[in-house]
Amino acid sequence: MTTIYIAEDQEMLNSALSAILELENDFNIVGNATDGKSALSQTTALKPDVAILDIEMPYLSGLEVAQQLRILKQDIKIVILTTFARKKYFEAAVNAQVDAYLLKDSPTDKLVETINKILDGQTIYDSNLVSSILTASKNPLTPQELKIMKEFSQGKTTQEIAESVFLSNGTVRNYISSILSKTGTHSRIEALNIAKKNNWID
Amino acid sequence: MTTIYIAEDQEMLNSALSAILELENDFNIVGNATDGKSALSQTTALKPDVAILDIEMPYLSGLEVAQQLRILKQDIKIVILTTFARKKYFEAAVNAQVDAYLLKDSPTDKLVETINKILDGQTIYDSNLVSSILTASKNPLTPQELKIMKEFSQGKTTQEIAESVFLSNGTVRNYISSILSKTGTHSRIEALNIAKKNNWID
DNA sequence: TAACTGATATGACAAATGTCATAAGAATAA
DNA sequence: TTATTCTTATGACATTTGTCATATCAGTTA
Repeated sequence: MTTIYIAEDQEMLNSALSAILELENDFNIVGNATDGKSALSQTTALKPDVAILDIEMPYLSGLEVAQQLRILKQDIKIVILTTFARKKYFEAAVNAQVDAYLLKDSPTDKLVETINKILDGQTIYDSNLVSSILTASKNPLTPQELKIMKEFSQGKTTQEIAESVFLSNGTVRNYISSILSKTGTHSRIEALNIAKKNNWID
Repeated sequence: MTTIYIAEDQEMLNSALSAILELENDFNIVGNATDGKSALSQTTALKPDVAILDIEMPYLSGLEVAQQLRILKQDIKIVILTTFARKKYFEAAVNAQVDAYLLKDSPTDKLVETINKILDGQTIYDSNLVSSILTASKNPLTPQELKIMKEFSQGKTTQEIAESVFLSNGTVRNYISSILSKTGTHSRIEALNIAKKNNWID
């Protein structure tokens, strides 16, 4: 019998998954949460064989929960289950040595199958995810430019950005000018729209 | 026996709901789709008793599907199932005379319960939704201001907006100035951030 | 009716934004 | 070693943006 813990903040999916996995003869749902903090404390207490973790949850993200569980060296298989095919998320998941990374854009059969495979020692990364990351138009912005973009995405003015990143006003304007040119735009808002569409920023 | 059709673009939830509702003795899932267009053509063909419609789907939104079904005067109970507690969506749903509006932030039990109630002739609006709409800080922008805001959210410049809405450049600037003052901000980006947080725009 | 709000407009002004040329040091790649 | 890229910076310039005062006209509300 395999014990499973589910952390998913969307109630509908959370309860639906619990019900479905319970139907499998060899699975037993031992608990579930809708936020990361409860998920972490309960998985450490209940020690299930498998934890299914959503990424975007209140208090602690599923990725942070996974990291903690690895730091605690708990013997647990981790499945990250998310809507987002974001490179950043995927990289963090790989670093946390999760056993599977699955998109919610897969049917439940796939989840069951995945759980069985990771119990077998395999590591499963959603193939749609991997290909979508590879085909994603890659970010042409330098780290510094990205940093500046995140600043102005909050609505900060050039001067505020300059102060917050310890650069001169002119340098910040140069970076922005470069961002605009790389995105083929002529204003911060347009640049932000492009960056969001391409998942360069949230 | 009640026949049910499910339209939900997130595969995981779609298949999970199908499986769960199938478990109920008196429910029979007769079809499901992950986009609005198939949902509309199949519900008109299969004539299920109940259609569960997600809002945000490719090609046609669940709300549009609901509208069409009402125009066609098909005898069908409609449940809108969505993540979003947006006033606009809710109003559109009420106008389309849907039988229930449920948030994905409710457990599956609630869905089953809701389906049974609407089959009984009741109309069910998620109580969390209704209260969240009532408490939502209401939009202080006039229709015209909102229109202008949508324009600049696309990154348009004052001049472009002026041309697209047939106003003078100065008038557009006045509107924007008024928007900034109402949102307590000093730049378009800040104003957009506030508006998004409060769901005044998408 | 009087007061208010909304839509529209102009003109003037200060501040912010975006563009360019130019430069220099550091790091990295060829 | 040379070429390229990244980070940082300045100065100058044109344009855009945001603010204010002011005004007219049409509705709506008190």
